[in-house]
Amino acid sequence: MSSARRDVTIGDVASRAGVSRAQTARALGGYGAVSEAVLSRVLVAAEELGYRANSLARSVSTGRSQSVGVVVGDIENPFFALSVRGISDTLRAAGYDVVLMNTGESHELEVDAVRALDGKRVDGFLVAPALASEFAHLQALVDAGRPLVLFDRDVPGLAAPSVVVDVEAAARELTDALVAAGHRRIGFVSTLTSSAARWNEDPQVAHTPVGRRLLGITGALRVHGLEMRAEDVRVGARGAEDIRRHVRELVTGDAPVTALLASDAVIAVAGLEELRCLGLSVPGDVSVAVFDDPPWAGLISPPLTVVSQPVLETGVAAARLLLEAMAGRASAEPPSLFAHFIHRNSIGPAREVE
Amino acid sequence: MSSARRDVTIGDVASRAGVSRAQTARALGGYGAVSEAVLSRVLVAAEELGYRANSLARSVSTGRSQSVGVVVGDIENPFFALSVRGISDTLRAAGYDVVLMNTGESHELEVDAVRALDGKRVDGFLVAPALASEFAHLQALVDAGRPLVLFDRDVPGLAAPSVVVDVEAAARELTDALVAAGHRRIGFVSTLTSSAARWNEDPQVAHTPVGRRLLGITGALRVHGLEMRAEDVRVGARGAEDIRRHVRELVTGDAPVTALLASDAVIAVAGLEELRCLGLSVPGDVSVAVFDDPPWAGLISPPLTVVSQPVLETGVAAARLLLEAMAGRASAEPPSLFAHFIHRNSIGPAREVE
DNA sequence: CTGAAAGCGCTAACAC
DNA sequence: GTGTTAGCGCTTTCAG
Repeated sequence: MSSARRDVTIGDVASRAGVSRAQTARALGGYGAVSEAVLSRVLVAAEELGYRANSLARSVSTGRSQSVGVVVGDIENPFFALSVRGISDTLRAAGYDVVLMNTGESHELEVDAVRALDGKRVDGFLVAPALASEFAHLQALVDAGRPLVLFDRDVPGLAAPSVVVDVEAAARELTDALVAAGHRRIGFVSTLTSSAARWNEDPQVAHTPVGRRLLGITGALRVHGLEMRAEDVRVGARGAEDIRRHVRELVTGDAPVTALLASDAVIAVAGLEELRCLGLSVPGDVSVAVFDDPPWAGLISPPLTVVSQPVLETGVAAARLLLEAMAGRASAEPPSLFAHFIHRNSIGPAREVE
Repeated sequence: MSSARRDVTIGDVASRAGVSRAQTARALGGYGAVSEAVLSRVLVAAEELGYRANSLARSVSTGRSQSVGVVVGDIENPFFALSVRGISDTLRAAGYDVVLMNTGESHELEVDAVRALDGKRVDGFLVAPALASEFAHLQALVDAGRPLVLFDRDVPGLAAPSVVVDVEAAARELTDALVAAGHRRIGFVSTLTSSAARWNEDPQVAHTPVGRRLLGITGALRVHGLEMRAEDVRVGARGAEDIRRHVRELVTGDAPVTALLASDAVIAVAGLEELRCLGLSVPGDVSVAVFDDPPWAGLISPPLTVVSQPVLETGVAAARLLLEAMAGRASAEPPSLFAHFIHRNSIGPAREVE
């Protein structure tokens, strides 16, 4: 019982309008059959009383909440921000609201988030899982028949559609360009702590976004008879400081890499800052490329060579897929989204290896 | 009535555990007094039945939803993305979820969003209003006693606390630097369509973020006996193309500006792109400064001179204030947040005026 | 078209 | 501690 005075209820409006509650509900809710006369009387009464519909009560009754839960690792990351924009706009147009959960890439928080959303009886879930290896919480959703669509990240073994960008071809192009420029040692840095930590021995790697990038890179390298060294793949960098440390180690070790690949824009920013602090020039001392094409990529010096991904489209596609699933329609296959390689100027000839 | 089989309810758990519904609810809800014996029996039964709490039903009963509505103009804008991160993290720590509404800076959508959130009975509202002039929807919230905190933007005449950054001092510093470098004609571009459109005659201007920026700038100019020309203030640019057009007009007219001020990072990116297309160098041909300090600002060429704002802090402060308001405590004054001027290298001597 | 009555799942008095 | 009994506000048969 709240301390404030009771809400104006449908019953209040009903008696004021001199109509039954059922009929009032129909008028206000816009369902069922209502005569013009009753409709206007109810509307007037509602207006006079300052009636505000309570969609919570409606949801308890109908079992649908007209809202979907969206869980992302980091809303601050431009990738997620833009995805969420696509998701939000698409969903709103279809009459759904978005309940946003930011997990900071913590699996525990993700589990909590899903539980909370489920408690709120969201009609569907859109999640970019932090881990590909632990997915009991998602499996539970699928088992319970709750609409679920993954995006940006896939979870092998989970029967839920996923919208991911096919980055392999672009990654190969990028790698080819690197090799052609004489690079033999390439470093890769990513924030994600996924099963990709064991990227070189885990068959599930293809299902993580990091894994897909690596697959494209290593595949292309192999064609040239080259391999990536395990110590040059840094997955699981947490926070700017950690990213910078990884970058520092990669470019200043005994056998430094001559090219640095950033898994996303956040990594790129921190990495470029570190290179600058180290007094290393791009692409003179080290070549750089990023798996994302933020709006400022072409503005920095040198303009960044990137693998550009259709980010907004990812969000839109995921939302559409979820809409289908919520409508009970057999979920169409996720659309094919492709990344593409954009050569700007952050890749140059490999520095001479001693 | 949904087609799916009925949810497992507290009643089901109760009978399975051989306890009353009330006691079961207490055990499951973690309130009231429950004996160890009953607690474990209930927990076991719940587990076996796969019980999932329904917070919607709880909310209908208690009148509180443990969620707050956040409405922003553009989640894709790094400013909002970062604010929302601060908001989300702060609120989650206090047990609240975030229902996010993205309005695309449309007043109509904002009104709808507020209505929808109110229908969902969110416990509080956090909004960055698109317009300072139309606020009936917000006034209604205040009148109804619903906790509301504005952020980034203020609404004169509305009795709701607002978290805005004090940008005036920093704007003055920036302007002084510009004047010292010989600039006499300064252009300003902003996305916002607020009452600031009449910035030079509207006394309410101080309450819009754009207005506050302009106030700092014009105030400092006046000290030097200078004024801003009305046609050099472009508020209301919509979308990248429009922003670029404004910039183009400003720098290529009969009496072109020699310095360009961008109201946020999004404007800056589009503006810099336009300058580049025009073949104009920064700061050689035109000086540039931005009212935000995105992580990449120091990375571009030349490093951007900015007025940096505590963005994350804005979100956190707004969330805290709302938490206070929701707790019924007399809302403490909004904390003072100050922007600061960071001189990097995008400001140079004014180009000779013909 | 309209209304009565029975839910939806949970909480909150109030006795025992 | 525990159970009984009313709600919370809205929807939904089912008659008429």
